[in-house]
Amino acid sequence: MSATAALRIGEVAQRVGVTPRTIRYYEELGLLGSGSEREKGSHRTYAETDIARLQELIRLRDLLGLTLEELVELAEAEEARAALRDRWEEDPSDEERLRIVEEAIPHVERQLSLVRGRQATLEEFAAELEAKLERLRRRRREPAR
Amino acid sequence: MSATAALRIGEVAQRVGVTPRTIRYYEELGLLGSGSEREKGSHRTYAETDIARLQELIRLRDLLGLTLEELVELAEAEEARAALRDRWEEDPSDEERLRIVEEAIPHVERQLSLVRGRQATLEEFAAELEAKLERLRRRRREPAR
DNA sequence: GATAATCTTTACGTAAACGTCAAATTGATC
DNA sequence: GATCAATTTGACGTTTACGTAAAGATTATC
Repeated sequence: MSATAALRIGEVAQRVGVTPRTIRYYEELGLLGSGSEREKGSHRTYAETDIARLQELIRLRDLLGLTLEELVELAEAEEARAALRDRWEEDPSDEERLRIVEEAIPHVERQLSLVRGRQATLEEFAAELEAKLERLRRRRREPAR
Repeated sequence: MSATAALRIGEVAQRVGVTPRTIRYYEELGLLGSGSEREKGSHRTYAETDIARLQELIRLRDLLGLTLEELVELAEAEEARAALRDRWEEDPSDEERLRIVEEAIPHVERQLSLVRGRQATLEEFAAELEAKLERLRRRRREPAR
Protein backbone atom coordinates (compact mmCIF):
# COMPACT_ATOMS: atom_id res chain seq x y z
CA MET A 1 0.00 0.00 0.00
CA SER A 2 1.11 3.56 -0.43
CA ALA A 3 3.64 4.83 2.08
CA THR A 4 1.85 7.49 4.08
CA ALA A 5 0.98 7.36 7.76
CA ALA A 6 -0.24 3.77 8.31
CA LEU A 7 -3.61 3.97 10.00
CA ARG A 8 -5.43 1.13 11.61
CA ILE A 9 -8.93 0.00 10.88
CA GLY A 10 -10.50 1.70 13.86
CA GLU A 11 -9.42 5.17 12.95
CA VAL A 12 -10.20 4.68 9.30
CA ALA A 13 -13.68 3.60 10.25
CA GLN A 14 -14.20 6.64 12.43
CA ARG A 15 -12.99 9.02 9.84
CA VAL A 16 -15.24 7.78 7.07
CA GLY A 17 -18.18 7.20 9.39
CA VAL A 18 -18.58 3.46 9.24
CA THR A 19 -17.67 0.55 11.49
CA PRO A 20 -14.61 -1.67 11.21
CA ARG A 21 -16.93 -4.48 10.33
CA THR A 22 -18.04 -2.62 7.24
CA ILE A 23 -14.47 -2.15 6.12
CA ARG A 24 -13.66 -5.82 6.56
CA TYR A 25 -16.80 -6.72 4.72
CA TYR A 26 -15.90 -4.47 1.82
CA GLU A 27 -12.47 -5.98 1.69
CA GLU A 28 -14.00 -9.42 1.64
CA LEU A 29 -16.07 -8.38 -1.36
CA GLY A 30 -12.97 -7.17 -3.12
CA LEU A 31 -13.80 -3.50 -2.85
CA LEU A 32 -10.56 -2.59 -1.19
CA GLY A 33 -7.27 -3.47 -2.79
CA SER A 34 -6.99 -6.70 -0.82
CA GLY A 35 -4.69 -4.75 1.53
CA SER A 36 -1.62 -5.53 -0.57
CA GLU A 37 0.02 -8.30 1.35
CA ARG A 38 -0.27 -8.75 5.03
CA GLU A 39 0.82 -11.52 7.34
CA LYS A 40 -2.17 -13.54 8.31
CA GLY A 41 -3.28 -12.35 11.70
CA SER A 42 -1.49 -9.02 11.67
CA HIS A 43 -3.38 -5.75 11.80
CA ARG A 44 -4.59 -4.14 8.61
CA THR A 45 -2.95 -0.86 7.75
CA TYR A 46 -4.25 1.94 5.59
CA ALA A 47 -2.93 5.10 4.00
CA GLU A 48 -4.68 8.34 3.19
CA THR A 49 -5.33 7.24 -0.34
CA ASP A 50 -7.22 4.28 1.02
CA ILE A 51 -9.43 6.57 3.01
CA ALA A 52 -10.17 8.62 -0.06
CA ARG A 53 -11.06 5.51 -1.93
CA LEU A 54 -13.35 4.23 0.77
CA GLN A 55 -15.11 7.55 1.01
CA GLU A 56 -15.69 7.52 -2.69
CA LEU A 57 -17.31 4.13 -2.43
CA ILE A 58 -19.51 5.22 0.44
CA ARG A 59 -20.67 8.22 -1.49
CA LEU A 60 -21.46 6.22 -4.56
CA ARG A 61 -23.43 3.91 -2.34
CA ASP A 62 -25.32 6.63 -0.50
CA LEU A 63 -25.85 9.19 -3.24
CA LEU A 64 -26.50 6.92 -6.17
CA GLY A 65 -27.89 3.98 -4.28
CA LEU A 66 -25.46 1.57 -5.88
CA THR A 67 -25.45 -1.90 -4.42
CA LEU A 68 -22.19 -3.34 -3.21
CA GLU A 69 -22.29 -5.68 -6.15
CA GLU A 70 -22.46 -2.74 -8.51
CA LEU A 71 -19.62 -1.12 -6.63
CA VAL A 72 -17.57 -4.23 -7.12
CA GLU A 73 -17.99 -3.94 -10.85
CA LEU A 74 -16.97 -0.33 -10.77
CA ALA A 75 -14.04 -1.21 -8.56
CA GLU A 76 -12.84 -4.03 -10.71
CA ALA A 77 -12.32 -1.57 -13.48
CA GLU A 78 -10.27 0.42 -11.07
CA GLU A 79 -8.22 -2.50 -9.87
CA ALA A 80 -5.76 -2.28 -12.67
CA ARG A 81 -5.37 1.38 -11.94
CA ALA A 82 -4.71 0.73 -8.26
CA ALA A 83 -2.08 -1.80 -9.15
CA LEU A 84 -0.39 0.79 -11.29
CA ARG A 85 -0.72 3.41 -8.60
CA ASP A 86 1.28 1.20 -6.26
CA ARG A 87 4.21 1.38 -8.57
CA TRP A 88 3.76 5.13 -8.75
CA GLU A 89 5.41 5.49 -5.37
CA GLU A 90 8.34 3.30 -6.25
CA ASP A 91 9.63 4.06 -9.66
CA PRO A 92 7.51 6.59 -11.47
CA SER A 93 9.13 6.91 -14.81
CA ASP A 94 7.53 9.62 -16.87
CA GLU A 95 6.21 7.15 -19.31
CA GLU A 96 4.54 5.11 -16.64
CA ARG A 97 3.01 8.17 -15.03
CA LEU A 98 1.42 9.02 -18.30
CA ARG A 99 -0.09 5.58 -18.62
CA ILE A 100 -1.46 5.74 -15.10
CA VAL A 101 -3.08 9.08 -15.69
CA GLU A 102 -4.54 7.94 -18.93
CA GLU A 103 -6.08 4.95 -17.24
CA ALA A 104 -7.53 7.04 -14.47
CA ILE A 105 -9.33 9.54 -16.64
CA PRO A 106 -12.01 7.32 -18.15
CA HIS A 107 -12.68 5.88 -14.75
CA VAL A 108 -13.43 9.24 -13.19
CA GLU A 109 -15.42 10.14 -16.26
CA ARG A 110 -17.57 7.12 -15.74
CA GLN A 111 -18.31 8.10 -12.17
CA LEU A 112 -19.07 11.59 -13.21
CA SER A 113 -21.51 10.46 -15.81
CA LEU A 114 -23.31 8.37 -13.22
CA VAL A 115 -23.62 11.42 -11.01
CA ARG A 116 -24.74 13.62 -13.87
CA GLY A 117 -27.34 11.09 -14.87
CA ARG A 118 -28.75 10.99 -11.42
CA GLN A 119 -28.78 14.75 -11.32
CA ALA A 120 -30.81 14.84 -14.51
CA THR A 121 -33.35 12.38 -13.16
CA LEU A 122 -33.66 14.40 -10.01
CA GLU A 123 -34.14 17.53 -12.06
CA GLU A 124 -37.06 15.90 -13.83
CA PHE A 125 -38.58 14.96 -10.55
CA ALA A 126 -38.05 18.45 -9.18
CA ALA A 127 -39.66 19.97 -12.24
CA GLU A 128 -42.74 17.83 -11.80
CA LEU A 129 -42.98 18.83 -8.18
CA GLU A 130 -42.61 22.49 -9.12
CA ALA A 131 -45.39 22.16 -11.65
CA LYS A 132 -47.58 20.51 -9.09
CA LEU A 133 -46.86 23.29 -6.65
CA GLU A 134 -47.78 25.92 -9.17
CA ARG A 135 -51.05 24.24 -9.97
CA LEU A 136 -51.87 24.15 -6.29
CA ARG A 137 -50.95 27.78 -5.80
CA ARG A 138 -53.05 28.83 -8.73
CA ARG A 139 -55.99 26.98 -7.32
CA ARG A 140 -55.49 28.70 -4.05
CA ARG A 141 -55.74 32.09 -5.72
CA GLU A 142 -58.70 31.26 -7.93
CA PRO A 143 -60.79 28.65 -6.13
CA ALA A 144 -63.14 28.28 -9.10
CA ARG A 145 -60.74 25.89 -10.78
CA MET B 1 -61.14 5.50 -3.02
CA SER B 2 -61.54 7.95 -5.87
CA ALA B 3 -64.02 7.03 -8.56
CA THR B 4 -61.98 6.50 -11.71
CA ALA B 5 -61.43 3.27 -13.58
CA ALA B 6 -60.98 0.61 -10.87
CA LEU B 7 -57.78 -1.24 -11.61
CA ARG B 8 -56.64 -4.41 -9.96
CA ILE B 9 -53.37 -5.03 -8.26
CA GLY B 10 -51.76 -6.87 -11.16
CA GLU B 11 -52.11 -4.04 -13.61
CA VAL B 12 -51.13 -1.42 -11.09
CA ALA B 13 -47.99 -3.40 -10.34
CA GLN B 14 -47.08 -3.63 -14.00
CA ARG B 15 -47.63 0.03 -14.62
CA VAL B 16 -45.41 1.21 -11.80
CA GLY B 17 -42.85 -1.51 -12.30
CA VAL B 18 -43.17 -3.47 -9.09
CA THR B 19 -44.77 -6.74 -8.07
CA PRO B 20 -48.14 -7.19 -6.44
CA ARG B 21 -46.35 -8.37 -3.35
CA THR B 22 -44.65 -5.01 -3.04
CA ILE B 23 -47.97 -3.23 -3.19
CA ARG B 24 -49.48 -5.43 -0.52
CA TYR B 25 -46.42 -4.92 1.61
CA TYR B 26 -46.65 -1.16 1.27
CA GLU B 27 -50.29 -1.27 2.21
CA GLU B 28 -49.41 -3.34 5.24
CA LEU B 29 -46.95 -0.65 6.28
CA GLY B 30 -49.62 1.97 5.92
CA LEU B 31 -48.15 3.58 2.86
CA LEU B 32 -51.29 3.25 0.79
CA GLY B 33 -54.54 4.68 1.99
CA SER B 34 -55.55 1.40 3.59
CA GLY B 35 -57.62 0.81 0.46
CA SER B 36 -60.57 2.74 1.89
CA GLU B 37 -62.87 -0.02 2.94
CA ARG B 38 -63.00 -3.34 1.28
CA GLU B 39 -64.79 -6.53 2.17
CA LYS B 40 -62.30 -8.93 3.62
CA GLY B 41 -61.29 -11.29 0.89
CA SER B 42 -62.41 -9.20 -2.06
CA HIS B 43 -59.97 -7.90 -4.61
CA ARG B 44 -58.22 -4.62 -4.04
CA THR B 45 -59.15 -1.89 -6.47
CA TYR B 46 -57.17 1.18 -7.40
CA ALA B 47 -57.74 4.42 -9.25
CA GLU B 48 -55.37 6.54 -11.28
CA THR B 49 -54.66 8.75 -8.30
CA ASP B 50 -53.46 5.69 -6.43
CA ILE B 51 -51.01 4.92 -9.19
CA ALA B 52 -49.68 8.44 -9.06
CA ARG B 53 -49.23 8.14 -5.36
CA LEU B 54 -47.44 4.83 -5.56
CA GLN B 55 -45.13 6.13 -8.24
CA GLU B 56 -44.27 9.06 -6.06
CA LEU B 57 -43.33 6.73 -3.26
CA ILE B 58 -41.22 4.59 -5.53
CA ARG B 59 -39.35 7.60 -6.79
CA LEU B 60 -38.70 8.92 -3.33
CA ARG B 61 -37.40 5.50 -2.46
CA ASP B 62 -35.20 5.13 -5.53
CA LEU B 63 -33.97 8.66 -6.04
CA LEU B 64 -33.51 9.74 -2.46
CA GLY B 65 -32.89 6.35 -0.96
CA LEU B 66 -35.57 6.80 1.66
CA THR B 67 -36.34 3.73 3.70
CA LEU B 68 -39.90 2.52 3.85
CA GLU B 69 -40.01 3.68 7.42
CA GLU B 70 -39.09 7.18 6.36
CA LEU B 71 -41.69 6.98 3.66
CA VAL B 72 -44.26 6.08 6.25
CA GLU B 73 -43.48 9.24 8.16
CA LEU B 74 -43.80 11.29 5.03
CA ALA B 75 -46.99 9.50 4.17
CA GLU B 76 -48.54 9.97 7.55
CA ALA B 77 -48.34 13.69 7.04
CA GLU B 78 -50.16 13.09 3.81
CA GLU B 79 -52.82 10.91 5.34
CA ALA B 80 -54.94 13.78 6.49
CA ARG B 81 -54.70 15.20 3.02
CA ALA B 82 -55.75 11.93 1.43
CA ALA B 83 -58.72 11.75 3.73
CA LEU B 84 -59.71 15.20 2.63
CA ARG B 85 -59.14 14.34 -0.97
CA ASP B 86 -61.68 11.56 -0.69
CA ARG B 87 -64.33 14.06 0.13
CA TRP B 88 -63.21 16.16 -2.80
CA GLU B 89 -65.01 13.83 -5.16
CA GLU B 90 -68.23 13.83 -3.22
CA ASP B 91 -69.08 17.29 -2.06
CA PRO B 92 -66.38 19.77 -2.84
CA SER B 93 -67.63 22.98 -1.41
CA ASP B 94 -65.41 25.86 -2.35
CA GLU B 95 -64.35 26.33 1.21
CA GLU B 96 -63.29 22.75 1.55
CA ARG B 97 -61.38 22.83 -1.70
CA LEU B 98 -59.40 25.72 -0.41
CA ARG B 99 -58.49 23.88 2.76
CA ILE B 100 -57.44 20.82 0.82
CA VAL B 101 -55.20 22.84 -1.44
CA GLU B 102 -53.69 24.65 1.49
CA GLU B 103 -52.88 21.38 3.16
CA ALA B 104 -51.30 19.98 0.04
CA ILE B 105 -48.90 22.82 -0.59
CA PRO B 106 -46.54 22.40 2.35
CA HIS B 107 -46.45 18.70 1.71
CA VAL B 108 -45.24 19.09 -1.83
CA GLU B 109 -42.85 21.77 -0.66
CA ARG B 110 -41.36 19.32 1.75
CA GLN B 111 -40.76 16.75 -0.95
CA LEU B 112 -39.28 19.38 -3.18
CA SER B 113 -36.83 20.47 -0.54
CA LEU B 114 -35.69 16.89 -0.09
CA VAL B 115 -35.05 16.65 -3.80
CA ARG B 116 -33.28 19.99 -3.91
CA GLY B 117 -31.10 18.99 -1.00
CA ARG B 118 -30.06 15.83 -2.70
CA GLN B 119 -29.34 17.75 -5.87
CA ALA B 120 -27.04 20.06 -3.97
CA THR B 121 -25.13 17.18 -2.43
CA LEU B 122 -24.75 15.60 -5.82
CA GLU B 123 -23.52 18.88 -7.23
CA GLU B 124 -20.77 18.94 -4.61
CA PHE B 125 -19.76 15.45 -5.53
CA ALA B 126 -19.81 16.27 -9.21
CA ALA B 127 -17.66 19.33 -8.62
CA GLU B 128 -15.06 17.25 -6.84
CA LEU B 129 -15.02 14.77 -9.64
CA GLU B 130 -14.64 17.56 -12.18
CA ALA B 131 -11.72 18.95 -10.24
CA LYS B 132 -10.12 15.56 -10.12
CA LEU B 133 -10.59 15.18 -13.83
CA GLU B 134 -8.99 18.48 -14.53
CA ARG B 135 -5.98 17.63 -12.40
CA LEU B 136 -5.59 14.42 -14.31
CA ARG B 137 -5.90 16.13 -17.66
CA ARG B 138 -3.36 18.72 -16.72
CA ARG B 139 -0.94 16.03 -15.72
CA ARG B 140 -1.48 14.35 -19.00
CA ARG B 141 -0.48 17.52 -20.84
CA GLU B 142 2.53 18.32 -18.67
CA PRO B 143 3.91 15.03 -17.40
CA ALA B 144 6.53 16.83 -15.26
CA ARG B 145 4.22 17.04 -12.30
C1' DG C 1 8.43 -7.58 29.21
C1' DA C 2 4.05 -6.93 31.29
C1' DT C 3 -0.23 -4.65 30.53
C1' DA C 4 -3.87 -2.59 28.12
C1' DA C 5 -6.06 -1.29 24.00
C1' DT C 6 -7.03 -2.58 19.60
C1' DC C 7 -7.29 -5.94 16.28
C1' DT C 8 -8.12 -10.78 13.85
C1' DT C 9 -10.78 -14.68 12.72
C1' DT C 10 -14.79 -17.43 12.96
C1' DA C 11 -19.34 -17.90 13.31
C1' DC C 12 -23.87 -17.13 14.16
C1' DG C 13 -27.61 -13.33 14.38
C1' DT C 14 -30.61 -9.69 12.39
C1' DA C 15 -33.44 -6.08 10.10
C1' DA C 16 -35.35 -4.48 5.83
C1' DA C 17 -37.66 -5.49 1.75
C1' DC C 18 -39.52 -8.23 -0.44
C1' DG C 19 -39.94 -13.61 -2.89
C1' DT C 20 -42.35 -17.81 -3.05
C1' DC C 21 -45.56 -21.37 -2.25
C1' DA C 22 -50.19 -23.25 -1.20
C1' DA C 23 -54.97 -23.44 -0.63
C1' DA C 24 -59.06 -21.12 -0.88
C1' DT C 25 -61.73 -17.30 -3.09
C1' DT C 26 -63.29 -13.96 -6.34
C1' DG C 27 -64.67 -12.01 -10.53
C1' DA C 28 -64.93 -11.95 -15.44
C1' DT C 29 -66.38 -14.58 -19.49
C1' DC C 30 -68.75 -17.70 -22.23
C1' DG D 1 -73.58 -21.32 -13.86
C1' DA D 2 -69.33 -23.48 -15.06
C1' DT D 3 -64.67 -22.24 -16.07
C1' DC D 4 -60.43 -20.05 -15.69
C1' DA D 5 -57.32 -16.46 -14.71
C1' DA D 6 -56.21 -13.29 -11.22
C1' DT D 7 -56.43 -12.37 -6.39
C1' DT D 8 -56.39 -13.08 -1.15
C1' DT D 9 -54.49 -14.58 3.08
C1' DG D 10 -51.04 -16.87 5.65
C1' DA D 11 -46.79 -18.46 6.34
C1' DC D 12 -42.21 -19.38 5.70
C1' DG D 13 -37.89 -18.38 2.78
C1' DT D 14 -34.22 -15.30 0.87
C1' DT D 15 -30.85 -11.70 -0.02
C1' DT D 16 -28.23 -7.74 1.24
C1' DA D 17 -25.45 -5.43 4.37
C1' DC D 18 -23.91 -5.53 7.96
C1' DG D 19 -24.21 -6.47 13.85
C1' DT D 20 -22.50 -9.04 17.62
C1' DA D 21 -20.16 -12.18 20.51
C1' DA D 22 -16.11 -15.03 21.73
C1' DA D 23 -11.40 -16.35 22.04
C1' DG D 24 -6.99 -15.59 20.92
C1' DA D 25 -3.27 -12.58 18.80
C1' DT D 26 -0.95 -8.12 18.06
C1' DT D 27 0.86 -3.68 18.93
C1' DA D 28 1.68 0.34 21.58
C1' DT D 29 3.19 1.98 26.10
C1' DC D 30 5.36 2.06 30.28
